[in-house]
This record gives sequence, structure tokens and C-alpha cells, in this order.
Amino acid sequence: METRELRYFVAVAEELHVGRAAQRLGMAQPPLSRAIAQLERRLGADLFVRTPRGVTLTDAGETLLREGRVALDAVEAAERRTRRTVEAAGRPALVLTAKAGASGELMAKLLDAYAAEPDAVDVEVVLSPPGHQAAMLRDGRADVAILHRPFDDTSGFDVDVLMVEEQVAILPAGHPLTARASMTVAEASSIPDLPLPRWPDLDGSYPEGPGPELRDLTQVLQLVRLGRTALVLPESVRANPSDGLAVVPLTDAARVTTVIAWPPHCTSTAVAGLVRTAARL
Amino acid sequence: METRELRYFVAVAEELHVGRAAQRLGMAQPPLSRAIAQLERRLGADLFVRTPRGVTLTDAGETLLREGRVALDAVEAAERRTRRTVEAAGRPALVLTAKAGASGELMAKLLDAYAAEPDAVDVEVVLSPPGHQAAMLRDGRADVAILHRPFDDTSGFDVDVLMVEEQVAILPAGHPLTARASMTVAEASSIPDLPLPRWPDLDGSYPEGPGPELRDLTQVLQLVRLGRTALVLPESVRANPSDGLAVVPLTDAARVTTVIAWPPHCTSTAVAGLVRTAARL
DNA sequence: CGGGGTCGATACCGCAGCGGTATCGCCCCA
DNA sequence: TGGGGCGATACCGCTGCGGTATCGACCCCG
Repeated sequence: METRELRYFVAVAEELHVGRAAQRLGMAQPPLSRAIAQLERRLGADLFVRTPRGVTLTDAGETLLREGRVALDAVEAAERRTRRTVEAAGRPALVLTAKAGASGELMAKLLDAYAAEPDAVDVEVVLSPPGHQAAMLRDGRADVAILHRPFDDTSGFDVDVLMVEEQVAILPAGHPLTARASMTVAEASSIPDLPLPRWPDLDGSYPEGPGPELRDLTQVLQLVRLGRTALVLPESVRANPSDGLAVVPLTDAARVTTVIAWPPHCTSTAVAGLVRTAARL
Repeated sequence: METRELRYFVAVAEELHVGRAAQRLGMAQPPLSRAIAQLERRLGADLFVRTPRGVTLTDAGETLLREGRVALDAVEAAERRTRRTVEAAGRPALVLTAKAGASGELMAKLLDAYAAEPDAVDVEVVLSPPGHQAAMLRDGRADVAILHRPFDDTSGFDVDVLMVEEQVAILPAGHPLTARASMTVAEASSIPDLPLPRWPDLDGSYPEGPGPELRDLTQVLQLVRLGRTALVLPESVRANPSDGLAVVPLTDAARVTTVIAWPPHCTSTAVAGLVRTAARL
């Protein structure tokens, strides 16, 4: 199977519409139809059921979509890392990615400590939307990532645990519930007039709901001060300016584990050095 | 990058000789030369240095070889698993792979217990040479594997620990050292006239040395009985017939962890069921 | 119940690019 | 200094990719 065929298939499988997929691929619809039919013939499997309003995935198609995305990421990673090997000749650099606005204090400590190492290399930090870190590791845009379990899926990567912490509720100072010594997640999620904010999905869109759309942590903390929303976050959020905010411990929230993750079988000495530094924090 | 280019590159990188690689690929040498040159141009990186006696890998080439193998495995896995999805329609089956001759007792218990589950599917067991299990998982020939740390590299897979055990030395009954209550790995490796057997490398060849070439556990145990070799193995080897054998605990050997491993992000309910059964053993 | 709109599939065509053969240029060694 | 082994280059034929035009199936709607 060629990556071209796989890219075509993934486009159609994501659009569920041959014409739109062709448009997205910058080609005409008929060659795409033919390529898909040829792929199905070669695999000996129907990948789509053709409907009058588009196409639908078969079981085999679902499998190929899931596995094919991984394969395409792997090919892209191979290409990207090869390019970087030559670009970086003599001046190696490391790309670290993390969720924007998370673990800021930890990251600062890590980068400081690593920079002090004798064999440290330049580290480029890429802050990206929640959920994108794993994809960046998989397709080679990043060499190391800071992830947070159970929110991020770390399967398929090598990891070291950096920190385990409880979650807390963040309320406007002076709110009646502030008097509570602790509360449950269910209570924090259903405070009258304080809907939890909505997090973006992987594609950047927001689910329906009453809460504000969360983009930037400082802005949302401001919303909390204004009494417009409440938050459930790892306790390290206290490192942010806390005037006007009240923190209430949660009794039943999942513990958040901050990990440093890197691609399996990684042989980069730079990655190893950064991970070693992180483990010593 | 197309998988065809990647296959060409890997062939040349493994042979370090364009002509031989072309032969292996079933094509003439000139198109292969050109394809490699074109790949280098597109990547903007020299992958090989041409020498009068063949070619050598550059740093970029090393990177692409390492990453490219993974990518090719991923593509092959996608293809193979898609084919299996349709073949197995209605009668799903699971392929489990393990080192030949290892963990026999555990495997028997696992397969029995799983077969008794209400939603069990057919399990095909593929016994393959040591070190091949991970590759079979990566390229889709198997869905689940039994691996042994620290011998096998489990990075890149999801795993559950099944068993942790000590290693022991196996000597011919009546050997003077049998009287010892325990010994070290160094001692077991240097017994006069009892060289440890040689294990095959990943490509099936054997390293140089005095010990016998190890192929089959029962045969090697027979060699121990005959006073021709000694062994260092996990203690579960005691499940084999032990007449004529003496077991001496080792004080400093690494603990062996038996794990069940499966590809990351696996959604197969059959795999999940087998793993759940294994965890309950 | 028929016409227009929206799909994917088919027919056909031109050309890029792949793989083939022949040959070159280079280096090492007898 | 010539011969052998290596990869690179030159050139050629044909496969197969992507393009346009068109078809056939289906659905909605008046």
C-alpha cells in the first residue's frame, strides 16, 4: 500500500464524501473514486458503503482509518526527523510541547535545570491546544511532550512521571460555597449561575453548553473573579495570581499525573538528557 | 514520501550496496540509484556517502532507517489488520505470539481460562524465535504478545504485568556446584567445561562462542543432563521434567517480568477480553 | 409522477514518471 | 596500466495517474 492511497483513503473517510475529499486533496473527484476502488480491490475488502448522500465506513474501513492514521503519522515523523537531522547538524535542538497554560511552574524549573546541564542543547517550547501533544510526538513535530493523565492518552510512548497532584475547585472569592472545607466534583459542576467552562475538542470546536469557551487560562481566571464561571483544575494552578479567587479542595476528583513523554525506541542523547533532568526535579 | 521510496531506501541501507539491494527488490540497479537520489533531493538531505566499494549511511540516513522501519511496519500493520477485519467477519480470531518454549505453564492457564469466558473467540498461538514478538505486534501479524522483560523491549506497547520471577541456574545433577545453596551469575557463566548456550540473534544467526546453539528448550535441558552445558533461566523452567537436573538459585540475576502486550490504542474487544482474563490469573 | 439537483462511477485522453538496457566515470588492485 | 567492480547517467517504452466529459442512481419537491 502506498502512502498516497492511504492519504486518499483517510481524506474520504474523514469527509465521508468523495467530492469534498477530492477538493481537500486538490484533485478532481473521478481519479479519487478510482483510486479508492483500486485500493478496495487490492485489499480485497470493501472500505465504504456508497449511499446516495455520500459514503459510510465499513468495519474494514474503520480499522484502516484507525491504523492508517498511525501509519501516516509514522511516515511523516520519519520524514520530518530526517530533515531535522540534517538541518540541525552541528547545532542540535529539541522541540518540547506542552498544553498552553498548564504546568508553567514545572516547565520553568525543568528548562532552567536543563539549561544548566553541561551537555544541554537548545530547547524550543511549542505550546499547543490541549490534546495536540500526542499527535505532535507521533508525527515528529516534537521530540518530547509534557502530558497530563488521565486527560491525555500516553499509550504508545515512553514516559516518566514528574508529579502527582489533586484537583481543586476555583471559585470567585466571597461565593457562599467558599466557606466549605471541601466539595465533590458533582457539586462543583452544578453550582447555580457558575457553569464550568467548555474545553475545545481536538478539532478546535467547542461542545454545546452554558459555560464560556475556554481559550486562555488567565482570561478564564478573570471570568472566575467576575463570578461568571467556576473551574476544576490541578492544584498547581495556585501558582497563578490568586486575588479574588477562592480554592476549595475536591474530595473525589481524579488525581492528575504530569508525565514527560517521548517516542518509543528514541536514541537521541538530547532527549535522554532532558528526561534525566526532569526525573531529578 | 511514498512507501515505495521508503522500501527502496531501507533495502539499500540494509545491504549498503545499491546493486545487491536492487537484486533483492527484483529490479535493475539504475532505477534504484535514481530513486534514492530523488529521495535525497526531495528530503534535502544526503542519506548515503558513496564509496568505491558501496555506500555508507550518513546521520540523516541512520535516522531515516530507524524511523522508516517503524513507519513501514505501521503501514504493513494497517494493511494486514484491514485484511483480517474482512476475512474474520463473523468469526473473529485473535493471534497471540510468544517465545517458543517460554512461559508454557502460564500460557496454558491463560488459554484455558480465556476459552472458558462467555465471549471468547478463537485464539491462534504463534510460537516464534526470541525477539520476534515485538516485530509481529508492530507489523500486524499478531494482536497480542507474551514478552519477558528485561530481555524484550516493551516500549511502544500497552502492557500488563503477569508474573515476576527470579532466575536460577540449571546444572547437571551431581555436579560439584550443586551443593551450593546459591551462586552469582558470574559464577554460573564461568563454570569449567559447562559453557552457557548461545542464543540466536534477531536474524537467526548465532554469536561466536564455545556453548551449544540454543534452539529448543527440551533439547538444551537434555544437553544439561549430559553435562555439556549449564543454563540461567527464570525459575518457572522448573515446570519441565527435572530428573537429572539440579537447580541453584542465583543471588544477583535480574528479575524476569512476564507481561502481556498489545498495540497502543487498540480497540479490539477480543484483545481486551484476553488481557482482562490474563490480569485475573 | 416527472424534472432538477446531488451524489459516485465510468469512459476516454494526455503525459509524468517508473523501470528497463546500454554505457559512462571512477577507484582500487594486480 | 588495464581489468573488474561500483554507482551515475542517458535514453526509451509503457504503465498508470490525473484531467474533462458524461453517465446512472437516488432524492426531494411541486
